Amino acid sequence: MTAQNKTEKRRNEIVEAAASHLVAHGFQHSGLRAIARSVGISDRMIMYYFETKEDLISAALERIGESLANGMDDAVPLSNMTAGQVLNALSGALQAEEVRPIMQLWFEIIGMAMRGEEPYRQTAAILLSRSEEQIRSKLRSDQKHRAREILAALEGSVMIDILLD
Amino acid sequence: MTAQNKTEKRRNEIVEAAASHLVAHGFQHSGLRAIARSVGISDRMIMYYFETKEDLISAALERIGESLANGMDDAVPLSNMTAGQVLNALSGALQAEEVRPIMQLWFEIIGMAMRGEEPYRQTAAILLSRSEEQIRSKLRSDQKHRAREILAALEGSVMIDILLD
DNA sequence: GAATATTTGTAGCAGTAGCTACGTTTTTTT
DNA sequence: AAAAAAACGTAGCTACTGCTACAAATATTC
Repeated sequence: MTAQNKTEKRRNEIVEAAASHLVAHGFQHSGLRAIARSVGISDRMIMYYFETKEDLISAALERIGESLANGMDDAVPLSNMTAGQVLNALSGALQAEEVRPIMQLWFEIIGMAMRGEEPYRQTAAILLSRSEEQIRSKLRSDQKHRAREILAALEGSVMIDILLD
Repeated sequence: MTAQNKTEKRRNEIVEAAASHLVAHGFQHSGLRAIARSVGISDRMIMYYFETKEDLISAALERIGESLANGMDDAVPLSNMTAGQVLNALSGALQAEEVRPIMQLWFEIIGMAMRGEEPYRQTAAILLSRSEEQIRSKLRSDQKHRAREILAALEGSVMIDILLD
Protein backbone atom coordinates (compact mmCIF):
# COMPACT_ATOMS: atom_id res chain seq x y z
CA MET A 1 0.00 0.00 0.00
CA THR A 2 1.56 3.23 -1.15
CA ALA A 3 1.50 6.00 1.42
CA GLN A 4 -0.60 8.71 -0.12
CA ASN A 5 -1.81 11.77 1.70
CA LYS A 6 -4.97 13.56 0.80
CA THR A 7 -3.26 16.02 -1.49
CA GLU A 8 -1.58 13.32 -3.51
CA LYS A 9 -4.80 11.41 -3.75
CA ARG A 10 -6.56 14.47 -5.10
CA ARG A 11 -3.71 15.07 -7.51
CA ASN A 12 -4.17 11.57 -8.76
CA GLU A 13 -7.86 11.99 -9.35
CA ILE A 14 -7.20 15.17 -11.28
CA VAL A 15 -4.57 13.51 -13.44
CA GLU A 16 -6.95 10.67 -14.18
CA ALA A 17 -9.79 13.00 -15.13
CA ALA A 18 -7.45 15.17 -17.19
CA ALA A 19 -6.20 12.11 -19.04
CA SER A 20 -9.76 11.12 -19.87
CA HIS A 21 -10.50 14.59 -21.08
CA LEU A 22 -7.39 14.65 -23.25
CA VAL A 23 -8.23 11.32 -24.84
CA ALA A 24 -11.82 12.33 -25.43
CA HIS A 25 -11.28 15.84 -26.76
CA GLY A 26 -7.70 16.17 -27.98
CA PHE A 27 -5.19 18.90 -27.25
CA GLN A 28 -6.99 21.60 -29.17
CA HIS A 29 -9.83 21.62 -26.69
CA SER A 30 -7.78 21.01 -23.59
CA GLY A 31 -7.15 24.45 -22.24
CA LEU A 32 -6.89 24.84 -18.49
CA ARG A 33 -10.47 25.94 -18.18
CA ALA A 34 -11.86 23.11 -20.30
CA ILE A 35 -9.90 20.50 -18.38
CA ALA A 36 -10.94 22.03 -15.08
CA ARG A 37 -14.61 21.95 -16.07
CA SER A 38 -14.16 18.30 -17.03
CA VAL A 39 -12.51 17.50 -13.71
CA GLY A 40 -15.19 19.35 -11.82
CA ILE A 41 -13.03 22.07 -10.29
CA SER A 42 -11.84 25.51 -11.26
CA ASP A 43 -8.71 26.21 -13.27
CA ARG A 44 -7.46 27.96 -10.17
CA MET A 45 -7.42 24.63 -8.38
CA ILE A 46 -5.38 22.97 -11.09
CA MET A 47 -2.71 25.58 -10.52
CA TYR A 48 -2.99 24.87 -6.83
CA TYR A 49 -2.26 21.18 -7.23
CA PHE A 50 0.23 21.52 -10.09
CA GLU A 51 3.00 23.99 -10.63
CA THR A 52 2.23 24.45 -14.29
CA LYS A 53 -0.15 23.11 -16.87
CA GLU A 54 2.75 21.20 -18.36
CA ASP A 55 3.14 19.26 -15.12
CA LEU A 56 -0.43 18.09 -15.31
CA ILE A 57 -0.19 17.22 -18.99
CA SER A 58 3.03 15.30 -18.44
CA ALA A 59 1.45 13.28 -15.66
CA ALA A 60 -1.63 12.60 -17.75
CA LEU A 61 0.44 11.51 -20.72
CA GLU A 62 2.36 9.12 -18.51
CA ARG A 63 -0.89 7.44 -17.50
CA ILE A 64 -2.06 7.18 -21.04
CA GLY A 65 1.29 5.78 -22.09
CA GLU A 66 1.10 3.10 -19.44
CA SER A 67 -2.38 2.02 -20.38
CA LEU A 68 -1.37 1.90 -24.01
CA ALA A 69 1.64 -0.25 -23.20
CA ASN A 70 -0.57 -2.57 -21.18
CA GLY A 71 -3.00 -2.82 -24.07
CA MET A 72 -0.22 -3.76 -26.43
CA ASP A 73 1.07 -6.33 -24.04
CA ASP A 74 -2.34 -7.94 -23.69
CA ALA A 75 -2.80 -8.00 -27.45
CA VAL A 76 0.15 -10.38 -27.90
CA PRO A 77 -0.10 -12.77 -24.99
CA LEU A 78 2.42 -15.24 -26.34
CA SER A 79 6.04 -14.91 -27.26
CA ASN A 80 8.17 -16.69 -29.85
CA MET A 81 5.96 -15.26 -32.55
CA THR A 82 6.81 -14.44 -36.14
CA ALA A 83 6.94 -10.86 -37.35
CA GLY A 84 3.69 -11.27 -39.23
CA GLN A 85 1.89 -12.67 -36.22
CA VAL A 86 2.97 -9.84 -33.96
CA LEU A 87 2.08 -7.20 -36.52
CA ASN A 88 -1.34 -8.71 -37.10
CA ALA A 89 -2.14 -8.99 -33.43
CA LEU A 90 -1.03 -5.45 -32.67
CA SER A 91 -2.63 -3.70 -35.60
CA GLY A 92 -5.86 -5.47 -34.75
CA ALA A 93 -5.66 -4.29 -31.17
CA LEU A 94 -4.70 -0.71 -32.00
CA GLN A 95 -7.40 -0.31 -34.62
CA ALA A 96 -10.19 -1.38 -32.31
CA GLU A 97 -12.84 1.27 -31.99
CA GLU A 98 -12.38 1.86 -28.27
CA VAL A 99 -8.70 2.48 -28.78
CA ARG A 100 -9.09 4.97 -31.59
CA PRO A 101 -9.29 8.13 -29.44
CA ILE A 102 -6.10 7.09 -27.72
CA MET A 103 -4.35 6.60 -31.03
CA GLN A 104 -5.62 9.94 -32.24
CA LEU A 105 -4.11 11.54 -29.17
CA TRP A 106 -0.95 9.59 -29.78
CA PHE A 107 -0.52 11.07 -33.25
CA GLU A 108 -1.32 14.49 -31.91
CA ILE A 109 1.54 14.03 -29.47
CA ILE A 110 3.77 12.97 -32.32
CA GLY A 111 2.84 16.07 -34.26
CA MET A 112 3.83 18.28 -31.37
CA ALA A 113 6.98 16.29 -30.76
CA MET A 114 8.17 16.90 -34.30
CA ARG A 115 9.83 20.23 -33.48
CA GLY A 116 11.30 19.04 -30.23
CA GLU A 117 8.72 20.65 -28.00
CA GLU A 118 8.60 19.21 -24.49
CA PRO A 119 7.08 17.26 -22.90
CA TYR A 120 5.85 15.80 -26.14
CA ARG A 121 9.20 14.95 -27.64
CA GLN A 122 10.25 12.95 -24.61
CA THR A 123 6.89 11.26 -24.24
CA ALA A 124 6.93 10.19 -27.87
CA ALA A 125 10.50 8.92 -27.75
CA ILE A 126 9.93 6.94 -24.57
CA LEU A 127 6.72 5.37 -25.79
CA LEU A 128 8.28 4.43 -29.11
CA SER A 129 11.33 2.87 -27.50
CA ARG A 130 9.20 0.99 -25.04
CA SER A 131 6.98 -0.31 -27.82
CA GLU A 132 9.93 -1.49 -29.86
CA GLU A 133 11.26 -3.33 -26.86
CA GLN A 134 7.88 -4.86 -26.18
CA ILE A 135 7.62 -6.07 -29.73
CA ARG A 136 11.09 -7.51 -29.62
CA SER A 137 10.19 -9.47 -26.51
CA LYS A 138 7.34 -11.17 -28.35
CA LEU A 139 9.41 -12.20 -31.35
CA ARG A 140 11.19 -15.47 -31.62
CA SER A 141 14.91 -15.02 -31.52
CA ASP A 142 15.63 -15.24 -35.24
CA GLN A 143 13.21 -12.37 -35.89
CA LYS A 144 14.08 -9.99 -33.09
CA HIS A 145 16.03 -7.73 -35.45
CA ARG A 146 12.76 -6.88 -37.16
CA ALA A 147 11.17 -5.17 -34.17
CA ARG A 148 11.79 -1.66 -35.46
CA GLU A 149 10.42 -2.57 -38.86
CA ILE A 150 7.27 -4.01 -37.31
CA LEU A 151 6.76 -0.94 -35.17
CA ALA A 152 7.07 1.28 -38.24
CA ALA A 153 4.54 -0.77 -40.18
CA LEU A 154 2.23 -0.72 -37.18
CA GLU A 155 2.38 3.02 -36.63
CA GLY A 156 1.99 3.73 -40.31
CA SER A 157 -0.98 1.46 -40.80
CA VAL A 158 -2.85 2.74 -37.75
CA MET A 159 -2.20 6.30 -38.86
CA ILE A 160 -3.44 5.71 -42.38
CA ASP A 161 -6.41 3.77 -41.11
CA ILE A 162 -7.52 6.76 -39.06
CA LEU A 163 -6.99 9.32 -41.79
CA LEU A 164 -8.43 7.39 -44.71
CA ASP A 165 -11.69 6.31 -43.10
CA MET B 1 2.00 30.99 -69.90
CA THR B 2 -0.69 31.50 -67.30
CA ALA B 3 -2.36 34.89 -67.35
CA GLN B 4 -1.56 36.41 -63.97
CA ASN B 5 -2.34 39.96 -62.96
CA LYS B 6 -0.27 41.83 -60.44
CA THR B 7 -2.45 40.89 -57.48
CA GLU B 8 -2.32 37.21 -58.26
CA LYS B 9 1.40 37.40 -58.73
CA ARG B 10 1.78 38.99 -55.32
CA ARG B 11 -0.50 36.40 -53.81
CA ASN B 12 1.72 33.74 -55.26
CA GLU B 13 4.84 35.24 -53.79
CA ILE B 14 3.20 35.41 -50.40
CA VAL B 15 2.08 31.79 -50.58
CA GLU B 16 5.60 30.77 -51.53
CA ALA B 17 7.17 32.68 -48.68
CA ALA B 18 4.57 31.44 -46.23
CA ALA B 19 5.23 27.87 -47.29
CA SER B 20 8.95 28.35 -46.67
CA HIS B 21 8.23 29.81 -43.28
CA LEU B 22 5.94 26.93 -42.37
CA VAL B 23 8.49 24.33 -43.40
CA ALA B 24 11.27 26.12 -41.54
CA HIS B 25 9.45 26.93 -38.32
CA GLY B 26 6.43 24.67 -38.00
CA PHE B 27 2.88 25.57 -37.12
CA GLN B 28 3.58 26.57 -33.56
CA HIS B 29 5.56 29.58 -34.68
CA SER B 30 3.43 30.46 -37.66
CA GLY B 31 1.04 33.04 -36.34
CA LEU B 32 -0.14 35.70 -38.72
CA ARG B 33 2.44 38.19 -37.50
CA ALA B 34 5.36 35.76 -37.69
CA ILE B 35 4.49 34.72 -41.22
CA ALA B 36 4.06 38.34 -42.26
CA ARG B 37 7.47 39.26 -40.86
CA SER B 38 8.95 36.33 -42.80
CA VAL B 39 7.24 37.42 -46.00
CA GLY B 40 8.37 40.99 -45.48
CA ILE B 41 4.96 42.60 -45.13
CA SER B 42 2.54 43.34 -42.32
CA ASP B 43 -0.13 40.98 -41.11
CA ARG B 44 -2.60 43.56 -42.31
CA MET B 45 -1.44 42.90 -45.86
CA ILE B 46 -1.94 39.16 -45.54
CA MET B 47 -5.56 39.82 -44.68
CA TYR B 48 -5.70 42.10 -47.69
CA TYR B 49 -4.58 39.42 -50.09
CA PHE B 50 -6.35 36.50 -48.39
CA GLU B 51 -9.78 36.30 -46.88
CA THR B 52 -8.63 34.35 -43.86
CA LYS B 53 -5.46 32.87 -42.50
CA GLU B 54 -6.82 29.46 -43.39
CA ASP B 55 -6.90 30.42 -47.04
CA LEU B 56 -3.22 31.23 -46.98
CA ILE B 57 -2.33 28.09 -45.07
CA SER B 58 -4.33 25.92 -47.43
CA ALA B 59 -2.60 27.41 -50.42
CA ALA B 60 0.80 26.98 -48.81
CA LEU B 61 0.07 23.37 -47.91
CA GLU B 62 -0.94 22.68 -51.48
CA ARG B 63 2.44 23.89 -52.69
CA ILE B 64 4.26 21.82 -50.15
CA GLY B 65 2.20 18.79 -51.08
CA GLU B 66 3.06 19.19 -54.72
CA SER B 67 6.76 19.51 -54.10
CA LEU B 68 6.63 16.47 -51.86
CA ALA B 69 4.85 14.46 -54.51
CA ASN B 70 7.43 15.54 -57.07
CA GLY B 71 10.21 14.50 -54.74
CA MET B 72 8.68 11.09 -54.29
CA ASP B 73 8.25 10.70 -57.99
CA ASP B 74 11.88 11.56 -58.65
CA ALA B 75 13.03 9.12 -55.98
CA VAL B 76 11.64 6.15 -57.89
CA PRO B 77 12.36 6.93 -61.52
CA LEU B 78 11.56 3.46 -62.80
CA SER B 79 8.43 1.39 -62.64
CA ASN B 80 7.87 -2.38 -62.51
CA MET B 81 9.70 -2.44 -59.20
CA THR B 82 9.30 -4.81 -56.32
CA ALA B 83 7.81 -3.70 -53.04
CA GLY B 84 11.20 -3.78 -51.36
CA GLN B 85 12.81 -1.66 -54.05
CA VAL B 86 10.14 1.01 -53.88
CA LEU B 87 10.23 1.12 -50.11
CA ASN B 88 14.00 1.42 -50.07
CA ALA B 89 14.10 4.17 -52.64
CA LEU B 90 11.38 6.19 -50.96
CA SER B 91 12.56 5.86 -47.40
CA GLY B 92 15.99 6.93 -48.55
CA ALA B 93 14.58 9.98 -50.27
CA LEU B 94 12.29 10.99 -47.41
CA GLN B 95 14.96 10.61 -44.79
CA ALA B 96 17.41 12.88 -46.56
CA GLU B 97 18.47 15.79 -44.43
CA GLU B 98 17.07 18.48 -46.71
CA VAL B 99 13.68 16.82 -46.66
CA ARG B 100 13.45 16.47 -42.91
CA PRO B 101 11.78 19.83 -42.20
CA ILE B 102 9.12 18.99 -44.74
CA MET B 103 8.48 15.64 -43.12
CA GLN B 104 8.31 17.28 -39.72
CA LEU B 105 5.66 19.60 -41.05
CA TRP B 106 3.91 16.65 -42.61
CA PHE B 107 3.57 14.91 -39.27
CA GLU B 108 2.44 18.14 -37.69
CA ILE B 109 -0.32 18.25 -40.28
CA ILE B 110 -1.23 14.68 -39.47
CA GLY B 111 -1.44 15.52 -35.79
CA MET B 112 -3.84 18.32 -36.47
CA ALA B 113 -5.82 16.19 -38.90
CA MET B 114 -6.43 13.55 -36.25
CA ARG B 115 -9.54 15.25 -34.86
CA GLY B 116 -10.92 16.15 -38.25
CA GLU B 117 -9.84 19.77 -38.17
CA GLU B 118 -9.80 21.45 -41.57
CA PRO B 119 -7.90 22.12 -43.75
CA TYR B 120 -5.53 19.61 -42.24
CA ARG B 121 -7.76 16.58 -42.45
CA GLN B 122 -8.36 17.07 -46.14
CA THR B 123 -4.76 17.88 -46.89
CA ALA B 124 -3.59 14.75 -45.12
CA ALA B 125 -6.14 12.51 -46.80
CA ILE B 126 -5.38 13.85 -50.25
CA LEU B 127 -1.64 13.56 -49.84
CA LEU B 128 -1.90 10.04 -48.49
CA SER B 129 -4.17 8.88 -51.30
CA ARG B 130 -1.96 10.48 -53.89
CA SER B 131 1.11 8.83 -52.39
CA GLU B 132 -0.51 5.43 -52.38
CA GLU B 133 -1.45 5.85 -56.01
CA GLN B 134 2.06 7.01 -56.85
CA ILE B 135 3.53 3.97 -55.16
CA ARG B 136 1.15 1.65 -56.93
CA SER B 137 2.21 3.11 -60.26
CA LYS B 138 5.81 2.17 -59.58
CA LEU B 139 5.07 -1.41 -58.63
CA ARG B 140 5.05 -4.24 -61.05
CA SER B 141 1.60 -5.59 -61.55
CA ASP B 142 1.80 -8.62 -59.26
CA GLN B 143 2.75 -6.36 -56.35
CA LYS B 144 0.36 -3.48 -56.81
CA HIS B 145 -1.88 -4.70 -54.01
CA ARG B 146 0.90 -3.93 -51.58
CA ALA B 147 0.92 -0.18 -52.17
CA ARG B 148 -0.94 0.63 -48.97
CA GLU B 149 1.32 -1.62 -46.96
CA ILE B 150 4.40 0.06 -48.40
CA LEU B 151 3.03 3.50 -47.68
CA ALA B 152 2.38 2.50 -44.07
CA ALA B 153 5.89 1.14 -43.62
CA LEU B 154 7.29 4.28 -45.21
CA GLU B 155 5.35 6.71 -43.05
CA GLY B 156 6.12 4.75 -39.92
CA SER B 157 9.81 4.47 -40.55
CA VAL B 158 10.24 8.15 -41.41
CA MET B 159 8.31 9.10 -38.32
CA ILE B 160 10.34 6.89 -36.04
CA ASP B 161 13.54 8.02 -37.67
CA ILE B 162 12.76 11.63 -36.81
CA LEU B 163 11.67 10.95 -33.24
CA LEU B 164 14.38 8.48 -32.26
CA ASP B 165 17.38 10.49 -33.47
C1' DG C 1 -4.03 67.66 -63.24
C1' DA C 2 -8.26 66.33 -60.85
C1' DA C 3 -10.85 62.41 -59.52
C1' DT C 4 -11.05 57.76 -58.52
C1' DA C 5 -9.56 53.31 -57.22
C1' DT C 6 -5.98 50.41 -55.36
C1' DT C 7 -2.57 49.51 -51.90
C1' DT C 8 -0.60 49.99 -47.41
C1' DG C 9 0.51 51.60 -42.34
C1' DT C 10 -1.15 52.44 -37.48
C1' DA C 11 -3.68 51.23 -34.02
C1' DG C 12 -6.66 48.49 -31.77
C1' DC C 13 -10.72 45.15 -31.07
C1' DA C 14 -12.62 40.86 -28.99
C1' DG C 15 -11.41 36.37 -27.62
C1' DT C 16 -8.47 33.05 -25.43
C1' DA C 17 -4.21 31.38 -23.31
C1' DG C 18 -1.67 30.33 -18.88
C1' DC C 19 -1.32 32.10 -14.61
C1' DT C 20 -1.85 35.00 -10.11
C1' DA C 21 -3.36 38.38 -6.25
C1' DC C 22 -6.34 38.39 -2.73
C1' DG C 23 -9.67 37.21 0.27
C1' DT C 24 -12.65 33.61 2.37
C1' DT C 25 -13.90 29.21 3.97
C1' DT C 26 -12.65 24.80 5.79
C1' DT C 27 -9.71 21.71 8.13
C1' DT C 28 -6.11 20.56 11.32
C1' DT C 29 -3.35 21.23 15.38
C1' DT C 30 -2.65 22.65 20.00
C1' DA D 1 -11.98 27.14 21.65
C1' DA D 2 -7.89 29.70 19.53
C1' DA D 3 -4.38 29.70 16.19
C1' DA D 4 -2.28 27.96 12.19
C1' DA D 5 -2.46 25.79 7.93
C1' DA D 6 -4.64 23.89 4.03
C1' DA D 7 -8.22 24.33 0.39
C1' DC D 8 -10.79 26.98 -2.51
C1' DG D 9 -13.69 31.02 -5.25
C1' DT D 10 -13.71 35.45 -7.71
C1' DA D 11 -11.76 38.37 -10.47
C1' DG D 12 -8.40 39.90 -13.29
C1' DC D 13 -3.56 40.36 -15.36
C1' DT D 14 -0.49 40.10 -19.38
C1' DA D 15 0.51 38.17 -23.67
C1' DC D 16 -1.01 36.53 -27.78
C1' DT D 17 -4.51 35.10 -31.44
C1' DG D 18 -7.00 36.18 -35.94
C1' DC D 19 -8.93 40.05 -37.67
C1' DT D 20 -10.66 45.05 -38.69
C1' DA D 21 -11.70 50.31 -38.70
C1' DC D 22 -9.74 54.22 -40.34
C1' DA D 23 -6.90 57.06 -42.64
C1' DA D 24 -2.97 58.01 -45.48
C1' DA D 25 -0.22 57.15 -49.45
C1' DT D 26 0.23 55.54 -54.09
C1' DA D 27 -1.18 54.35 -58.56
C1' DT D 28 -4.67 54.64 -62.25
C1' DT D 29 -8.18 56.70 -65.09
C1' DC D 30 -10.46 60.49 -67.14
